[in-house]
Amino acid sequence: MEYNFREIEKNWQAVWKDSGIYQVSNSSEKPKYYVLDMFPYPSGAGLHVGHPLGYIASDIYARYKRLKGFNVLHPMGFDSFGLPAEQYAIETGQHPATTTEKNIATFKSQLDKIGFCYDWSREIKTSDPEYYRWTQWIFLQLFKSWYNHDTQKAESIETLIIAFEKSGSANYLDQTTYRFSSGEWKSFDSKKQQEILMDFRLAFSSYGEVNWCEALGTVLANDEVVNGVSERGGHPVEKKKMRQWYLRITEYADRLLQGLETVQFSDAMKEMQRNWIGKSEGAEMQFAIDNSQLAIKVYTTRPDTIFGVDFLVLAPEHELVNQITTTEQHKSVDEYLTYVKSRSDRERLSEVKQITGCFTGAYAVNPFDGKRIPIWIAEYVLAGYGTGAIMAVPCGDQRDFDFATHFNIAITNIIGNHFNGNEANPTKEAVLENSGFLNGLLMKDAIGVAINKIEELGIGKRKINYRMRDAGFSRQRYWGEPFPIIWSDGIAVPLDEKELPLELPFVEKYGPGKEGEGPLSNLIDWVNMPNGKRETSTMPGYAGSSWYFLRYMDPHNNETFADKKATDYWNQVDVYIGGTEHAVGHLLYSRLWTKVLYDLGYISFDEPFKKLVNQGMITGVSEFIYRYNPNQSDSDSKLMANQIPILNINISELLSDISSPAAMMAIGEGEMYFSKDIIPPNEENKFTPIRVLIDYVDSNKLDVESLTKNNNRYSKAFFVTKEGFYFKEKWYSKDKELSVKQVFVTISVGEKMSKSKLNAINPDVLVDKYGADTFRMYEMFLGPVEQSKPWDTKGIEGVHRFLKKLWRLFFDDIKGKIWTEEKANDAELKTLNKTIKKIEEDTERFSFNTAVSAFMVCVNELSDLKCHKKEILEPLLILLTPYAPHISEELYHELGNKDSILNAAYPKLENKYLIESEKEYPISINGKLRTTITISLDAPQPDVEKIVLNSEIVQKWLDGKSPKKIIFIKNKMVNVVV
RNA sequence: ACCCGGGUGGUGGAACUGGUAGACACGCAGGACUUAAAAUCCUGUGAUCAGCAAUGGUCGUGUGGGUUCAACUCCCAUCCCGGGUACCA
Repeated sequence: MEYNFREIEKNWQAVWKDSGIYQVSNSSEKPKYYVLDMFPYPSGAGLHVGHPLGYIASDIYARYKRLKGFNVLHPMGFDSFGLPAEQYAIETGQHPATTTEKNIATFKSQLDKIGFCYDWSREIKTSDPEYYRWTQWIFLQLFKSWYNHDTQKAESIETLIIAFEKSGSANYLDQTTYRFSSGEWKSFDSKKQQEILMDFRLAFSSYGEVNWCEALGTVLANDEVVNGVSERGGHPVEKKKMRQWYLRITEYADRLLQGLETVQFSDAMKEMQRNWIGKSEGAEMQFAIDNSQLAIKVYTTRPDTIFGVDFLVLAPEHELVNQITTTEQHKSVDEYLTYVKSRSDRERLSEVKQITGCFTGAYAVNPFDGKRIPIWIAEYVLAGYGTGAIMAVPCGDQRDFDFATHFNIAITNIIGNHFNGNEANPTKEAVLENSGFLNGLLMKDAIGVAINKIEELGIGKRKINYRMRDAGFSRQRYWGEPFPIIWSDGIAVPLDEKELPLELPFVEKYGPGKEGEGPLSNLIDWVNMPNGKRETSTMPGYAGSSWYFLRYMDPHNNETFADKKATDYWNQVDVYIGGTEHAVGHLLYSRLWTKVLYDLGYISFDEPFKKLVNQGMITGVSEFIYRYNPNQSDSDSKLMANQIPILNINISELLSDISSPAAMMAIGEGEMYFSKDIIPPNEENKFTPIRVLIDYVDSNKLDVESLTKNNNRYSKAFFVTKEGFYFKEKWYSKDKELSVKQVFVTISVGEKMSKSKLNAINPDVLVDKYGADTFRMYEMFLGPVEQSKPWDTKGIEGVHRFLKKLWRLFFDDIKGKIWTEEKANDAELKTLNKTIKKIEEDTERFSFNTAVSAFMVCVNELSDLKCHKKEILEPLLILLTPYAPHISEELYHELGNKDSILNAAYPKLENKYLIESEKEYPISINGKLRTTITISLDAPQPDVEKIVLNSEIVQKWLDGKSPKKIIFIKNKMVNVVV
């Protein structure tokens, strides 16, 4: 009986499905465990082998925890709102709902073939009204809340209204620019009141500069803009003022930072989030402007360098620029501002090194020594960070130094010989000079002293700044959640929660509306309401994904987003698996939403993910052939009509050798394709690399026959290879039937796998050929889950062989069943227990590649021992279940079990089989291994020394000398030091 | 430029807290079975030197140094690769 994986897998997948064995209950005696994958966006391309990597890892862990006696929640769903579906709709006219549905079906069928243990009864789709109803609901909670600095948490906006009614803005002076008394508040009309409240709401609307992408007709988030162009499509992006929705994530900056201490994310991941939040501590201080009432506020992290300030720089957009510019300087300042405006973000970014700026003519006064300081404007100072103005200290900051040098501004040295006059030195270790009351202090100590003085003089205060901006929350797009908001006379009025979901209306056309508004603005009937107009933008992709892990806990609830009992039971996601690419987007937003829901009392934990595992990317191998075109360069070697091109080295030899008419024809009629290994370096520019579908390449060899058969463009082509030409000394052409079937193609390693790069490997093909169990184990065997690694299909055979070998422990091809009920001996029990220990440890620490190896070792050993005993084989199958569930289930039943192996108990480790009474100790002399001696484990040190010294080999190495000392490390080794 | 990772055979990768480097697998070579192929099994496989052989010596984890009886592992310096951030004051 052979290992018929196709039948086994089909059979058991059906059984599991029919029995609903993967469905989990929200109440159980068992402890809970929540294993979650980052849910996929159902793209049209389907899965490639890179996608399931994380899913397999989480599936193994979920199954393992289940066997270990946990009630495991392991759901799957789809992040089904988003741009690609809409883009596709614009191109083809198909409704995004239709294509999305189709794509989800493809994904699910692909996933099912791999045998995941998802509880599909909990499946969610973010584009499902029953789901986004609660996305909208949470948005309303954000809208109806504010962040109270006193209590350090989100509260209902009602508490703020009460406070305003009672004592005006008095208690919130640090949180608002408004100043009003209780009486004034009450006298404000509701529009004014709402305007003020809007500045507090956690979800708020405001006019702001947004990244506007003309080509996509939409606003993009900062992380959707890369180098000044859109991440998708690479279209140019510019700044535009628009009314937008935002989430006040900046209020949570500190808690998001602190929360990182409580979760198990990789250091790299934490670091990325910290950088994104970008906390910096320093001081804000004012510089009075000479001959004026005005003052400029600057932000600095180095107040200790205050006496080294040689000029101030304002961002060109700074509001005081016009007021302070002197009449003489007006013209040049205007010219500079025009120049800055003319520059796109992209230019500004790509020409970072370029130093530009303009003097305003005005001077500020250093509050400590009264020195007059020129005020400049320059684009290297950003309006959006700090106060949009800096104090420049050229001896300590390289950009300030470059600026000063470029514009011939004299540099004050406050750090003595730490400054060499050629470059700035940003040290904090120097002792200050020329620094008034700070003289003689170490810079890092002077920071605090300076801030105290600044606060004492009332010209500034200690200040913490964050790089992070509030998160843009609206898109001028169709395929997203509509905002449950009606604009009534300039006031944003939320829909009643009972009216949710506000369903996304059907549209005929997906193009943008006027003025950059979204497609929804074209639906006049929908937009116009008795009391105003609906908000026409939709929520961004991350809206639905910011809380989906909560919905899985109680996916069919009609009363609330998830029952408190359910969220209390399942609590945090114990293990969350996904790629690093969501480090600063999704992961930050879902942490924010969780914290807000926690503050408002809806859930009882404030970090969503206890542990995060980032799976590495599986890179593809792209294959190229090279099309030869001698006319491509302007070198002498031009291909004349029927003339052999004059080329050198390999190519010239190759072509000069062509005397056959077929070869001449080849050059005249068809295109020639070469493998890279015969391209001489100096001829490279005459060869154009062309991607070849990976399917046509097997073990570096190109299947020319299939390629030409399926692609018309190659019908008259000729393929030339090093092997073909040099080894066989012949020139091959397809027409002359001297064709080589194999052409070597070059490999470009380490490209991301994608359909467009023609290097994607479809898991379906592999599952069909080797089975899901082989596929699962091979993906794990490739290397550590967290590491990026290249895909190589060849190695899969090894894992497949392993499963066949395992099968043969149970069945013989001829004899059939060969497993027995015999009692196991010590050697067999030792192998088993060694494996239990190893598999358990490895699975626990997500080291699945070494676990797979351990299985292989175990089966090899059992084969060698000719062990076919049920006592050994059954526990082995249970260990294997998480990795290869189908074959385990099949064999488990063959052993006579009625219940599913999924309900089996994890085998217990019996340590006594691992403890030995004797051990072969490695003996090294001066650290070099020389021999091994068997020593009883309970032998005391003096005995060991005696045994070792009596050994002939040791005697030989000692050569009469007596050892200085003998180091004996129990269970490890003995080292003799001479 | 800054901040994180990481450099181990022909290849993917093992070696968890310093203790026999190269597990396991691919590939390759040789062999067995077979009319043949597939499948399966066995042997060898870091480099180098000595030996008919069993075997033994030396070198070997990017490079140079250090700590230690003992270093892929710890410390210092340096080079290279991958990821992230980027005029953030």
